[in-house]
Amino acid sequence: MQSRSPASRTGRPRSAAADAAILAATREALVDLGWSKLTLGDVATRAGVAKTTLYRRWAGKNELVVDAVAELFDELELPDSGSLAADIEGVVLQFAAILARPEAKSGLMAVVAESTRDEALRARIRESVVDRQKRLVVEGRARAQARGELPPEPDPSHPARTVDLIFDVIAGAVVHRALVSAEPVDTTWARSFTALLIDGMTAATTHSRSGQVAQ
Amino acid sequence: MQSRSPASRTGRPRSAAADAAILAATREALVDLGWSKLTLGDVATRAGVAKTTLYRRWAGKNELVVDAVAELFDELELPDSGSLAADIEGVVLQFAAILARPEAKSGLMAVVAESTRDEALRARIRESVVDRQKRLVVEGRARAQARGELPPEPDPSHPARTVDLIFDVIAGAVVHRALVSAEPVDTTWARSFTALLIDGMTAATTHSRSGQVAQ
Amino acid sequence: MQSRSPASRTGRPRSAAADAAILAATREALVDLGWSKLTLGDVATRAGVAKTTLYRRWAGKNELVVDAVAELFDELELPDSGSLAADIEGVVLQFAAILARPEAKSGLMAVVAESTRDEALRARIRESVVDRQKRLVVEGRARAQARGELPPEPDPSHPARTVDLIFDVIAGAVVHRALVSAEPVDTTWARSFTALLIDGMTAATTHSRSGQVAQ
Amino acid sequence: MQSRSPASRTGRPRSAAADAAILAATREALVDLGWSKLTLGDVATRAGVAKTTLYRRWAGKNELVVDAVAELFDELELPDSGSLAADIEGVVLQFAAILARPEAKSGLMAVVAESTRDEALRARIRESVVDRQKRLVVEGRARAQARGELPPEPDPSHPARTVDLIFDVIAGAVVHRALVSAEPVDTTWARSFTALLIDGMTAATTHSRSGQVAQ
DNA sequence: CAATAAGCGAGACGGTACGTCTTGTCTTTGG
DNA sequence: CCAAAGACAAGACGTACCGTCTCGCTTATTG
Repeated sequence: MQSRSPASRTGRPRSAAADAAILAATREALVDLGWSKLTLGDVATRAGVAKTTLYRRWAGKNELVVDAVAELFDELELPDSGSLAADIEGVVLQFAAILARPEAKSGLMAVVAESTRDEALRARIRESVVDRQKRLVVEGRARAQARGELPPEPDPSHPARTVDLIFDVIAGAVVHRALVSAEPVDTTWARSFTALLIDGMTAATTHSRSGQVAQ
Repeated sequence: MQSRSPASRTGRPRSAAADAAILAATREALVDLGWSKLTLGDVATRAGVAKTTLYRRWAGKNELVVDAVAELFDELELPDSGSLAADIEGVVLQFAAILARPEAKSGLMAVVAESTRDEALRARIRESVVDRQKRLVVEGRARAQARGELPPEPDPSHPARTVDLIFDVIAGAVVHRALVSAEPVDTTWARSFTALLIDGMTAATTHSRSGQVAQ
Repeated sequence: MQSRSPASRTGRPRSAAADAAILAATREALVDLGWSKLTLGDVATRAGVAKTTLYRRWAGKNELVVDAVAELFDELELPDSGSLAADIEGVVLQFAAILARPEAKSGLMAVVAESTRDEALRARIRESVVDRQKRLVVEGRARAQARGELPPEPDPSHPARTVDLIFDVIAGAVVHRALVSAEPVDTTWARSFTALLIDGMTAATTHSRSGQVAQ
Repeated sequence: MQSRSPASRTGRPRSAAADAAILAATREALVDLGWSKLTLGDVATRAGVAKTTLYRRWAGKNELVVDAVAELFDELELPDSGSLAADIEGVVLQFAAILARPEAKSGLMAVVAESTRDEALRARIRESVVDRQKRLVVEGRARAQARGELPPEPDPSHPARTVDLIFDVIAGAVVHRALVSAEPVDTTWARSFTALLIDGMTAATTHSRSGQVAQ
């Protein structure tokens, strides 16, 4: 999570309890104050920890918030629901459930904004948040292929089936609906979105750039 | 833009030049410093204006940045390219072009993050940014209907064709690709995404929740 | 006292009341806490002033304490008591009265200690404290010469009568008695000391380096 | 030096070398940083010792500095120079030589300042510094009496001859000259001062409080 | 054309948070 | 039991911004 001393045998070891307390306090502060009013001093106080302890382990507010929010994504799981549509719906709703929590709302977009100017931060986010989401899409795709719902080999003439693209569409749409449009991501919406996506993924033809689309 | 005193007849009028200078200085500071290190004092200095002048016109950093970034979206235009696919591609690429600019990257996501805790800010963003984007989607849909590419009436059995859904998918996917995945939104990607979306929009059937999808 | 902006016509002028409140708060804190536990944050709080206001006017703790203690020396006055002996006694007792106050005890020696490594601080102390003491010695000498108690011209063969030497002896002895020996500088001690000093100043002869002392 | 466990038979004995290293490191730090910037952590590092070791042996910065500076006074010695004047001069110059060293300058006045609020510290200073200086004055007086330069019995009608008074005058004048006036205590000054003092000590008469002194 | 009213620059103000440093204690490994 | 290493809670440091305020001055409109 934070930088691990490779081999420091001597000296008092870092308190493991402090880590958990700090991350929990960070989420609590995110709920109460939001990202911009969250202060490390306040987090330290809430965690019953000295500010120095906090700075010893995290480089700053951004890194701390990423780790605190990342723990929310530990619970992401892809239950085998028997069909691609149900799997996608499940992923959408699970992701939405996390985004609905105020600590995620406040924190996640803010660190993404910060990451536009900090490559290391982006890597940290990718590693501890994005890739965990993406794993679900990859798994879901594999299951659909096993079931025969999707062709086993990625069709080079059909780039619409790329995992990267599908993932950006799913994650982007859910985030935009939840945070920008500020409308609920409920079962109804999830079903509509899933229908749109599956139709897009499974359509038979690739389109020429300016051709007529549907007849 | 900012709140206008409804009837202030007497006294010295506010300098119009100051407004422009401040917004330009804000974008410059966003490029140089990013949202989190941008300070109103620095913006005032860059604009050659007193801090008081700035606070007289904007309530705070968030409102200022929204207005500064909003001006970037003035240039959004939907050229009539003759097909739905080309229109969508155009929208995607125009939106991506704005997002590629550092002042938009830094500022936009940050104010969206802030807006999760500030309803007035969200309204301001919607009004001056989101609705301007959405207008393109609405227009594009109208043109497609006029051309016969899409059915004229929104099909209640086909919610996938809702403007709101389509807009969240387009805007969300572009933002996610650009800022989270940090991959370029170029013509290739835009074409793949457009194909996926059009297939989803024009598919003949609505899917039952757990049915087999494609055969 | 602190650095005076030579000519700043514009901007809000500095509060004169703040200066007085800060210096009074500093003396209060010196009494309560002593020099080493005095913090500028605490002084600011006591004065009902922001820390920034304090740092805007003084470079640090040392400069602030010098100014705060210096005000105690404003009351130094040499009443014309009619004889050299009485004048010296008066100076000794006045100086001792100031040194007896805990804010002087705590602060004065500490800044002198600091001044051993800070030439600017030493100059500030000399200007606002030492020279005000010295003035009394100079005046007392002038009066004694006017009365005929001391020869009018400084005797080059009698360097013992130098003002600098006399001043170091008076000030040094009083400080040492009060702070190092920690014994009271009362009338009895002042009288003994005065006798010793006047005898030294008015003795007829200068001594050769290794000769018998008095004959 | 520091408190010695009266009978600690068991366990690893304390390193005697550590004590010397710590005191030397303290003096080195005093030279480099002065009293106010000297930190115990830095001293420990310079001495190649753990902070714990330091705190185990000294109660704090003040006590440590007193011990470190006190060692400088070990070298004080009164060579029998054959006359009272030469003895006094010798004492003055020896004391001045120590005060000229930056580790003494920085440290001594600071701990004296601290001692105004700490009775135990004052006792420690008296014991390890002041009394060692005073011993020289006592010895010098005894020799002068043996030589017949001073009357054998303390004259109750002549309190100017009290050892305490003489000591405060000598030590105070030297310190004031060296640290407050910041002028060199060289042979010239020492000779003038000695002349003044001896004249004061050996004058025949006690003065009535308001009598005419010299004509 | 003078009076009035608001805008404007400059910069001080009371606050708050920053990220670092020091203090004195505690907890580990190892001699 | 002592020593080194270093983590720990506490809290001060001096700086930077915040958003407000008080100045003296400028620029319009209105009487």
